[in-house]
Amino acid sequence: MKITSEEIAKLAHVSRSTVSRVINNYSNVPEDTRRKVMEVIQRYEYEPHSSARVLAGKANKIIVLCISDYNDGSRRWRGVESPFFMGLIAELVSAANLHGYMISVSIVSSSGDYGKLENMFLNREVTAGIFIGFEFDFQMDTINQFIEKGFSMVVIDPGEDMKRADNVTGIYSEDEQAGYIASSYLLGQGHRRVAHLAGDNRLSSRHRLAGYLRAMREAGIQEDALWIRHGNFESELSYQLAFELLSKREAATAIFASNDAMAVSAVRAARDLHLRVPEDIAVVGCDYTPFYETVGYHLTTIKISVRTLANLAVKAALGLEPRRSLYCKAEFKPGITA
Amino acid sequence: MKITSEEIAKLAHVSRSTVSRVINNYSNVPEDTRRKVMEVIQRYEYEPHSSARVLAGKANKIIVLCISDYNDGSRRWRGVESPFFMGLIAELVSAANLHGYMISVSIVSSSGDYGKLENMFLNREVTAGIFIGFEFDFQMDTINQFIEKGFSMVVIDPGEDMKRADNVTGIYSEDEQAGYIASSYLLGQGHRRVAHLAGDNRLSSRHRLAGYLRAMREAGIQEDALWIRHGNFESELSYQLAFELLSKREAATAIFASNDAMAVSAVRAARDLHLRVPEDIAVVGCDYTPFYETVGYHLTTIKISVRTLANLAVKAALGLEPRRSLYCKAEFKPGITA
DNA sequence: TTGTATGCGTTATCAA
DNA sequence: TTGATAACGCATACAA
Repeated sequence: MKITSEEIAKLAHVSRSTVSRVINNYSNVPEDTRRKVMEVIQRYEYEPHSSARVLAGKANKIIVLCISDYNDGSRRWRGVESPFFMGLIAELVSAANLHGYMISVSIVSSSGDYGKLENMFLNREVTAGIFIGFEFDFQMDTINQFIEKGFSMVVIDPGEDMKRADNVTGIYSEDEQAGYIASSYLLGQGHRRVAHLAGDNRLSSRHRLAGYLRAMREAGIQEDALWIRHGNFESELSYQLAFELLSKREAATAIFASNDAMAVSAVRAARDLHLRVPEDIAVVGCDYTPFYETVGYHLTTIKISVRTLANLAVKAALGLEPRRSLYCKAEFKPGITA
Repeated sequence: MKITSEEIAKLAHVSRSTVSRVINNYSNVPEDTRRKVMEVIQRYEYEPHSSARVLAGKANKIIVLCISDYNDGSRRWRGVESPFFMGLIAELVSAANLHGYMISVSIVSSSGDYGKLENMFLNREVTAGIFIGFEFDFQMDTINQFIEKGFSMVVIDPGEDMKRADNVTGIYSEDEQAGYIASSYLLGQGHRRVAHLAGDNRLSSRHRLAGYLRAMREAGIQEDALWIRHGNFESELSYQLAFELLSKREAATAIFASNDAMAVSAVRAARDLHLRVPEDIAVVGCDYTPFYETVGYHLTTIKISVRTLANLAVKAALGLEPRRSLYCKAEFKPGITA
């Protein structure tokens, strides 16, 4: 069926052990022998049987991507359906490929899923795990238990109470910075009445708001002159909030929205009110979701590079990145809406 | 570390073989023994070591999703970046989960990747493969070679020259039907001047066009009264085509666009020309991309259920679906644009 | 520097 | 119906 190390050994006139040593780059094999063996390996396109390797104690070259998916009646978050996830997974797969690893995807909702996951780690079926969508307390509990067991983990956007340990890396976005950059830009353009469409209660949202507040404070804008509307990261509500905001007599002249979906909705509301963008009302989004370019214009936004994030995540998962807290950079991305 | 079948055997006062028989649901074990063993298994949450199983001859419960990614200078298709893929993978992961399988993602671009893939099949690391984005001749060659080797495969939207065999299932969309439904609907609404914004040269696009032509023919519309514009599946060009189409003096009163991105662009062009949708111009899309609902209205479109497609793909991959050619249903989905 | 022997946890074959 | 035993393909401790 497939050539084994045994046969390679025979063909190269050495023992299986030597073949193994060559494959695993051991130092105690002379250059001559190594070359001789490598030649046979390449000629026969030999690749070790991964299950056999794992069984014999090596780790499998697979990173498992765990996506939380809960539904407790009131709250429901299908990670697999979020556009953010969909972009991320593509980048993770590419990043892992670069290091010769594959990404396996696992949806975890029930506690039984946690058990399966634990098994995969214990069986060395996977080298590491990247967790996404785990931020609520009841989820962080399990995450923390995993951390204590010493599994190599990367948690993207974790809850605040995540345990610190050598085997876990938390990845955050520079959200406060993003909010600050966006708001500062608008202030720098001469705007005074800058509104903020805030997202939901998640950390990223709260931090973006904090950045907005800092920028406003530094610009000497009075507390009571702030325009903040709390919504969520979706379009429908954002449209309503923006519409209502812009319908006022003394309306804002600029809006910083907590993500691109909200920004696009704000632009739509503005147009429906016959306001020109950016002349009458400037809009800056956040995240940079390339998909929104299909709406027909380039949104001015703050780009948080999913590619960078994915690369950092993979490196951290493989232990190639010493930092245990990573902050994904936020950069201004020019467009035509501000 | 982890409990093994050996220890389970001891605790249940049987031999490893019997534990194995219970785990694998062999018939030759009496109900009493089975219950006794199962009890221990459940109490200790025993799960067989997957690598050991694979090494001993069983197949791993993993389906590999192979996404083509080529870049030959002139043509470039990064499957991982297409929105269609991103939606599909989410559904595939869910569908596979239902059967207790995991999805591993592999990007295949170089010929070395094919070698790795072959190894995975040979090593029983994966049970089956689902291939997406392989449609050009030079790719189908390799696909056909894989088919000949007997690997269990599902190819989504394959090229026409795919080999027929018992171990492969081709999945197609009812594209001709989709085009027919959309166009018939518009004709049924009384429209006579129905235009079609065609996609690129891909099969799906060509079949949708064919459906449009059939509907028009059946309605007795003259050949020379057809309005067809050839574009691609993206928004920029579609906007231009629609704009130019609708600027004419005797313009079309309805448009069937080959996908939702194009339809949304057409709506935008109409609005920029101060035409009311659907009063002045009706628009029907195709595919149903939920993401587009964030633009603020529900597009009238033809829904091709990615979920159904994913479920069929997984079933076929696992040999639970006898048909070797599957057609993913196209359904009318009402909206406000037609 | 190299080879031999053993173990990894299962499934499958065979004999009882 | 059951249990002993031999694969499966590799890594590694130990011996040479």
